[in-house]
Amino acid sequence: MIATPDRTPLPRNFFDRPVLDVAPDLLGRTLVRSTPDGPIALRLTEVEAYDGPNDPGSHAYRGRTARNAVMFGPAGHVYVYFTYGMWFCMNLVCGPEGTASAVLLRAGEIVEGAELARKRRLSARNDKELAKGPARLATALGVDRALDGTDACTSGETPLRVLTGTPVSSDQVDNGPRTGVAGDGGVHPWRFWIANDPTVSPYRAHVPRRRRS
DNA sequence: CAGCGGATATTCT
DNA sequence: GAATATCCGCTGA
Repeated sequence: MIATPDRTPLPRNFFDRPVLDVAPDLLGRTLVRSTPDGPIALRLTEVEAYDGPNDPGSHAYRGRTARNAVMFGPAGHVYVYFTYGMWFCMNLVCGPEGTASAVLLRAGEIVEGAELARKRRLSARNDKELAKGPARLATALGVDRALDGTDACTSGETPLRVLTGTPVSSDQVDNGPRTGVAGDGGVHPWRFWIANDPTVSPYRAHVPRRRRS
């Protein structure tokens, strides 16, 4: 018999915990993006933890700036940043206000609204690639910086919400170094994914790119 | 499949 | 001015 997916929203105190506890606990949860055309829902399969000012890989490592201000705010809000001149990536803020830690949502399986996601991800060769990678995930869900600072735990209307879904047991969770993170930040094994899931993105080590002439 | 380089703009130095 | 929590398309095996 098939278990009914749990559509209960995760409360703020789910996110108001140490980021290394929250990150693996997000795997298997359902992220729902409400759009004018309808909802797009995604089962989270891969995340990375960024541990505030203590973490050389974190945007918050050098303190608060205009870009990362949302990280310093309350848990359960969405931090969206723009990178490589083209892409958006989304995080969920964790821990008490001022902690400035967050979980980067790296990959997932589209479980509802795949037609809408395909329209946003025309280069995807199959549905497993729709959200395989953080910028692909944000693109598939239509997330851009307009959603930076959005509260995913409000009782009112919100364009993004995280539902209980079907959490995976810890023996199904693998972890390893974070993808593309430079320098000392690369040592932490703070990338978490569902073992053998086909929507998880491939690992890439950090490679400094020389500027073109 | 692996390896490469280009695209592109915001951010921090 | 230089780096970047990336992706895509092309090349060659």
